Amino acid sequence: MPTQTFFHLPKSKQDKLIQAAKKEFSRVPLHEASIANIVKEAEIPRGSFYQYFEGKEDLYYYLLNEISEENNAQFHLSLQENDGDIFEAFIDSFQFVVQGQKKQEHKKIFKNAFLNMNYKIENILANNLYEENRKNNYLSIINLINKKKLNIQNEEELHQLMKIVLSVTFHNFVQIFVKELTEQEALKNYVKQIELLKRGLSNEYSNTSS
Amino acid sequence: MPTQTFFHLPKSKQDKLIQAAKKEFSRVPLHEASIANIVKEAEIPRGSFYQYFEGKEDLYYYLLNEISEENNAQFHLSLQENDGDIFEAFIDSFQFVVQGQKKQEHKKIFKNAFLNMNYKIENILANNLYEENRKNNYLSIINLINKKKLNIQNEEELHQLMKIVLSVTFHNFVQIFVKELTEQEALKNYVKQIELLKRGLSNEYSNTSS
DNA sequence: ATTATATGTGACACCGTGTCATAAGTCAAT
DNA sequence: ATTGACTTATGACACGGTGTCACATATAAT
Repeated sequence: MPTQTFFHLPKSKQDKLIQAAKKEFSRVPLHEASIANIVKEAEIPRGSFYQYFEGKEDLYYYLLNEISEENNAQFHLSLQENDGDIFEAFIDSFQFVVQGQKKQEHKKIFKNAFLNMNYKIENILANNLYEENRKNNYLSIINLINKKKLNIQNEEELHQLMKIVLSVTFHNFVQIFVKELTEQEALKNYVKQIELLKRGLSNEYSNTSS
Repeated sequence: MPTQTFFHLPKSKQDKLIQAAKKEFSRVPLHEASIANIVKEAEIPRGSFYQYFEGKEDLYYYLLNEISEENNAQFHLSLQENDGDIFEAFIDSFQFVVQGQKKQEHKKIFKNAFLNMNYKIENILANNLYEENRKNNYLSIINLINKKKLNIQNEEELHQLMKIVLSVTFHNFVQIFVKELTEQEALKNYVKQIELLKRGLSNEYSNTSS
């Protein structure tokens, strides 16, 4: 997290720094980004940077968390609109992100994030990283889910189910950039995989699939 | 890939370099690893290093590919032993890796790899990275799979199914190190998720699950 | 012996990092 | 208005890692 000092800064100075950071993290992934570039662009002295952030990771994760909040809000919304159907909510959100990023300034930041996705980045994009939010967010989602539509017997299975869908979802995001898929291809693959997830991968369970 | 020059080296010199690399990549993940440390440990001049590898990434991915081949072979074996039951094969292999790493010298390398997993690392661990192998490997696996047990209608669905199971598998590996799970916990979670995958996440499909 | 080709070597210029000593504000109390 | 306590600003600097390049040394081929 940024220090208090950063938040005490006049908004204009904060913004200039954030803009500079966005520019740098659009250019290259975290491990190639340089503080030198950011402070040059933001026209602040190097020493000041370290008054606000512990290092570039601190800034990066803060920034990523900020710009992913919109997507998280969208997920909540989708879940409500779809009467707690989690699969529809995931698909809607997937589409929202894929299409949204098209015009957005954040497209390249996401590209670099997905191509260098690790568990930290995944956590930030999935929950909101920062502690208090995390649990509340998760619980409020769990509460919105219509469990009747799901083939599960208890909370623990719901938890595992969420993990599964999240794994698959992130993997599909990554593939967009790795394979340079079009929106349509990406969505088609994702919908297909969700479909398979829903109906089950094995036919030991007497599914009625054609 | 290493240069020809590297492969022309006497085995002992190759080994010394590889050992030094293993030591460094056990200590820290790729982006923190330093060539300086490796060449010091291996007692080769810095200039020579660049005769053999383009940079530390080159060495790292080569190394990772080498040490993951054992696991890949194991997967093949499991698939055969389990009569093409891909789920059992995945579970066996998961167990093999989880238990195997316990005593192994490679444990920390894998830890650093999984905690910083990105699509490149995933590709190396999943297929064998290097081009010719990749397709052959994939095809030979596809051929070993008993499709009759699967709830799929064509090759394309099989492809998507593989992606799903791989996503989930890697995510479970990562969780071992993120959450510092015991072997038992890790395996239990994984088996549970595979179970859910097999029987399907939705109950729209008239599954007979209790 | 001569030429060509492959390999070895380490000093060097470059760049980014994080820190630290010092300066400069802010503000409340006397 | 001065003092003291605290917060914030600043940029020079030492450190460490990178990749390259000019030169040295093998090895092989004619």
